[in-house]
Amino acid sequence: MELQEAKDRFIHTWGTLATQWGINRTMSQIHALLLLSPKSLNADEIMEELQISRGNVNMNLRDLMSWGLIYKQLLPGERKEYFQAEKDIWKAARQIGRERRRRELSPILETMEDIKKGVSDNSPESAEFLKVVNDIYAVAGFADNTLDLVTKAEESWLTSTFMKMFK
Amino acid sequence: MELQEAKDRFIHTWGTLATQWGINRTMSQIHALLLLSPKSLNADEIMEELQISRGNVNMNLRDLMSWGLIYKQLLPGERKEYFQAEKDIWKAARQIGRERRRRELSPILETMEDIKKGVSDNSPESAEFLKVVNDIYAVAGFADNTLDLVTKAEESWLTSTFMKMFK
DNA sequence: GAAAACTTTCAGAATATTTTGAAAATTCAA
DNA sequence: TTGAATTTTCAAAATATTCTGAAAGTTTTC
Repeated sequence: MELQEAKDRFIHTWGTLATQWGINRTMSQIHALLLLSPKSLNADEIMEELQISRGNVNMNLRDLMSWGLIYKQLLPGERKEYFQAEKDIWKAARQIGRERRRRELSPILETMEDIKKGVSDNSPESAEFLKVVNDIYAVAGFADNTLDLVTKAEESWLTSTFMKMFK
Repeated sequence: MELQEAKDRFIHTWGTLATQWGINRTMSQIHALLLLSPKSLNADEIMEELQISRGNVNMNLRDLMSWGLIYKQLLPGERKEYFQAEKDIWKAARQIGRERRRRELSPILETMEDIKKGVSDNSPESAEFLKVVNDIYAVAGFADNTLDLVTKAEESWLTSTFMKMFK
């Protein structure tokens, strides 16, 4: 397998896997491309490489920045904006954890709290319903705490101390 | 807020949140409905309650079963199949962890291994590429191990030991 | 301040996913 | 068996998401 072929396969696979995670294919392909690129790339280069439109590139670059997975870089003497991926994969993973926590877990916690507040009567039916709501609140809270812990930890800690603890 | 209103809100919200997780809205609404229902329900009752077609109900019930989140129940003297949700939310959460591990992390691990094997030459460019692939492999492996650990643990362990450890 | 270089926006087109509903398949009681 | 009850399938329709490309907006240069 040629190196270029392997890279293409990586980018392609990354895009396919991402859709399963509820992440847009193009976004993850751009991410993969930038991960593999030694130098930062501008919009035209990404358009050319992945054969996609300017608007699409722009939108997804913005999205990737909001996830904290890529950075804009202004090269001296260049008008165009260049982009580079966070190359420390552990850092990137922690960033994803942080964002998913904010975007997916926080809303669950908030909604469950709201619903709990709203149900005031204490019939048996309400009690039963509140049990489900409370349980989900507890599970989401656990996941939230765990992710928080892990996203705050350093790679070294994650790979050594943490894993040994549970061996 | 009436109890029924709260329940409806729960089901509706659950459906909306699910789409962010890359999970189909109807699937999670059926799940929510069954979670809240004291008795098991058949396809007709679900159709009626959520105002959706028979085919849709059937498909999503099958999906939920493949996730191990609901069970089919055959009531004596009844022709129709009845469905009930796993009511132990911690068990359900562990089940989701187990499935996501299998469906989302395993493919990443396999693909990265494949790609590693495929790149045989040892040019500097290949080395650089392999570093990215290896790093991703390591992160995915860490996530895989952690999820494995957590999904095998009991609720009591999760809520007590685990959290205290990191306070 | 005008023009060139570049980025952003967004309506419509293309694509992908979900849903429907009716037909086919299956199950079960008699 | 037969046929009524029920479940499953799947092509077409509905809906939702993503992508395009050209126009509008912004920034920089001269």
